[in-house]
Amino acid sequence: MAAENPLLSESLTPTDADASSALTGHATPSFSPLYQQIKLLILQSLQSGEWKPSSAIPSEMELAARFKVSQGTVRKAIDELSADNLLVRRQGKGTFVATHAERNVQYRFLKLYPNNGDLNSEGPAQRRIINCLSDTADATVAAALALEPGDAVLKVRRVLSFTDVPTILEDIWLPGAPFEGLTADRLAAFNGPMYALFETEFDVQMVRAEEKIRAVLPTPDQSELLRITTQTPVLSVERIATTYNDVPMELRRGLYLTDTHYYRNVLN
Amino acid sequence: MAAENPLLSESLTPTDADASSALTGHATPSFSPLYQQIKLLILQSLQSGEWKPSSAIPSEMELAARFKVSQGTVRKAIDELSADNLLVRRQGKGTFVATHAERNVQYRFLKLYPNNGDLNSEGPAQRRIINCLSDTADATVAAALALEPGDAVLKVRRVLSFTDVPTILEDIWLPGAPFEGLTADRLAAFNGPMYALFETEFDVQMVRAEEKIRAVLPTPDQSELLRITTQTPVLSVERIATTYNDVPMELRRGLYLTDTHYYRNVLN
DNA sequence: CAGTGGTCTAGACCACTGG
DNA sequence: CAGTGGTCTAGACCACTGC
Repeated sequence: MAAENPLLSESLTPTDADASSALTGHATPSFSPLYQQIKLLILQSLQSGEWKPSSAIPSEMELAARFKVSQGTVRKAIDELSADNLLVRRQGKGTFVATHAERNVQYRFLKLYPNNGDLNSEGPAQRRIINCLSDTADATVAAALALEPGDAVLKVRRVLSFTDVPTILEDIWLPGAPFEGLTADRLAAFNGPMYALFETEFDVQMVRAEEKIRAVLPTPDQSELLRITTQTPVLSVERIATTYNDVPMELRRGLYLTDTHYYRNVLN
Repeated sequence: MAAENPLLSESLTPTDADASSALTGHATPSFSPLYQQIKLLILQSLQSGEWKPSSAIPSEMELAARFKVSQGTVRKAIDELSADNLLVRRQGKGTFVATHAERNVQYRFLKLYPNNGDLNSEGPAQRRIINCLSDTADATVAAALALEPGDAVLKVRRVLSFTDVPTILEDIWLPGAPFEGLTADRLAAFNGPMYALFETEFDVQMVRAEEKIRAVLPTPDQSELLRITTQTPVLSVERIATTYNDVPMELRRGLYLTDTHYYRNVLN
């Protein structure tokens, strides 16, 4: 299945003389431009694993031929996908599937910067896995991960340090099924961002995330791992990360120490 | 001055047969597409006040004629400007200069949401001006606002409450010159976002901002205004807001109470 | 209905990458 | 050099708004 034809259902293409304008008369959906449909088709190929992270997708000309549209229409579809960081264009080389494994964009989702603002001034983070346990989802976790309460989940706890100073404590919940086989050892053995491991070992690509940020005091066990007192305020960063169809695949509660670092955000 | 010709210096247009390719041979700047130059021209018109916030700019066809380029080129320029939230397109109506005064997008830069996530569940914020004082910039403020230490600045302190609960305490530094004449009374009299007042009364349009977020404990005077203890952790949000050419026009230090609210951020 | 932004095409040419 | 993405044009037509 899902191999042969990438053709658009003819009744939807807004081109081809007049017959197609039957669409316009429809009820609510009120019109879907061709490039949006192309966008969906490309999305499907990404989701189905036809094109893997960091590999090139077919050229714009090829896609135009495959979908029977002009290059410009494919272009507009790719434009939006690359604005969403699902694809990355490289002039002269091609268009590539975005990844968390690039040397350059490591920690795509981590907005914590050292006080001097220069990420290069500190080496790579040291990752220490505290544990990785099987558990069942309570109501909260189930809701966040779109599971049923009682479903299997994995709980990971780890500490990130910069120049040997513990700075981030994270509790991570993952749905059990897609991540079956994940262990503390595999996590510890992998050298690179966790999301890169998810991509290569579990075919899970984190595409978007939403964070809720608060200021809190750490609990005793948390303060111990971060080597601070329970009176030291820390950032609580609760993240829900989703894969292609806004399907949640991770709930993460991070505590960030913000005396040597800050959380950076740009508004416009 | 700056009235007549919106023509592009001919030596830069990549069109017009071959003569123009003299550009290519240049040193570093390495090529600037036409639509980028159009973008700059539009930016200049915005900056110069030719087009005011919330008013319509000329139609794409008009701009194409004015700049002697095709509609598509103008379109691409406007595309980017509206992606940056400098312009807003409305199909069938026109393209408008973005504003902070819209009923809909009030608090464009405020990322604080009530715990239930629904902005409509709480009424509009109550704004209380504590004071508005003339002062001179110290080293830190001067650096943030691109002034010289000792230059005149205005210091505003205010509290925002939601359903009568003080939730945000803000200290705001403004450069003295552009905001000359701003008083506590005028601030208190204005009903709407502060940035809307800046637009209409001082011709200052905040276009972009960068925030550094930390968790801190309030000082005694801060805790009093927020009606909390000095042991209650709060979000410290330090914002630098800029106008059109990345010129900083405001330094703002906010303290956000995050028991009933959270700071929301989307990553992708 | 006229005017605006939005879509789509076809074709030409340019800039960048790598063999 | 061939192949890729990037720019630009000219023209047709569509969807939406408001008079």
